[in-house]
Amino acid sequence: MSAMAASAQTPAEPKVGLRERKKIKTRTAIREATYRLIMEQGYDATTVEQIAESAEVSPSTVFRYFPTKEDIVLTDEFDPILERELRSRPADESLIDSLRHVIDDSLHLALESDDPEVSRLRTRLQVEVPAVRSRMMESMSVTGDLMCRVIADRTGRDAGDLEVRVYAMALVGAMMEATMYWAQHDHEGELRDLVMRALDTVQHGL
Amino acid sequence: MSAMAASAQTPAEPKVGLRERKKIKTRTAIREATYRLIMEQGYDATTVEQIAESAEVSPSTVFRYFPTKEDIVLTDEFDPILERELRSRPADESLIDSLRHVIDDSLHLALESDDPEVSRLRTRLQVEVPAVRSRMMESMSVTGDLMCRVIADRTGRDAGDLEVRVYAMALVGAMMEATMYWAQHDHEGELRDLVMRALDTVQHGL
DNA sequence: TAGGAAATGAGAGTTACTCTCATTTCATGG
DNA sequence: CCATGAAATGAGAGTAACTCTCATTTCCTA
Repeated sequence: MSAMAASAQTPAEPKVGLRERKKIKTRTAIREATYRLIMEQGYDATTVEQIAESAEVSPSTVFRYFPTKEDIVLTDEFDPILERELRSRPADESLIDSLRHVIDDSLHLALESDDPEVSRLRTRLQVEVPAVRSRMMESMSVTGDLMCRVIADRTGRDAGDLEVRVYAMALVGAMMEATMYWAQHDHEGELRDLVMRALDTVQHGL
Repeated sequence: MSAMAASAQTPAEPKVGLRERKKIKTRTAIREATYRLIMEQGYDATTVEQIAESAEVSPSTVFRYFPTKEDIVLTDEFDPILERELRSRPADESLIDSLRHVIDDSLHLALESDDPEVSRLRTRLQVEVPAVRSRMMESMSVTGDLMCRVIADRTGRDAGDLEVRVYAMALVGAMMEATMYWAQHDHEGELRDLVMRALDTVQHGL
């Protein structure tokens, strides 16, 4: 989930032809160009045209790889990891405990898979740039859906139940708030600890 | 909070000169034109130019009144009501109980202040149109800030505390989920009841 | 190595939004 | 009641993020 400053690395190997390798290269080239330009000039001042030029592709191609400019910064692939890890936990464990374990085990995957500076840039943009923030919140609802499915499978409830959705939203929202808090406080301390505190709050209230 | 399909009526009386009255008129003219066109053609097919023409103003004026197209649909003034009502509750009441009372007392204000069809259209757009949804989520964080301030005043904690923010986000998110659930289920039943169930979930978990 | 599919590039078009400047419309003090 | 200033509007040009289409290149595979 992008809400967690997750990795921006590219998916995995469907078929390792030249074609696929090139696509991955292009993808990361675009992303790296974007990060570089944004660090130099800021988000708004960086146009897709510049990104394209710097990544040595055409603007058309940029939009083929990423539906929107915000997505270049935000797209992450932590959701599948999250889902896999959650499902690998014992089914009788409470979801929130599972989450704690997964965060404990896998958060570093998300954070370390690319330059730490990039993680920090991304979380900062999530806080500072409205367009990025709203896109992130969009993606929050995707992660929320994921969470709903996990809950549904575990409890036998319907994934569309209001209660299920509210609970999922609370969990995902908590993780997102922890991430934003981290960014707002100059990334001091461990994100993991903040997430734990956030989850505690969901569980026990204030 | 727009998350609750709140009223789209215009603020209040700063100075009732001709000028102010005209401004209010223009504002609602734009909004009504927008609703009309969207009902006829859908959101995406409706351009700001059409809205301007239909409201008999220039496109420039539309943007003077609303920063973005989504805002024409979303802007609401329930936040101040919410804050006022929350603060009028006894300070030793738990926030969630206060919220229950306020919803009970004031939700109808938000829903009935305009054509019920408009309320329904608005909530539907929040679910269906990505741009509107993300704008709504943006406004969710504004309402969240409001909630943080209320919590801070009541408990003496800092409004920026992670725990406070997480809790506020859970409450606001719960109300929003209730609203979306309502829209997704063709506005059957009472929104109020859904909100109550959502708040219960925040309080007691699943 | 030829044929087909996938990826790319080029370019035109749409639309939301911004800025500037001239014009109109209202408020108000003399 | 009108003149002066301020606020609101309109007109128009400009930007940039997308979208679509079509021709071309690049790779895969039989």
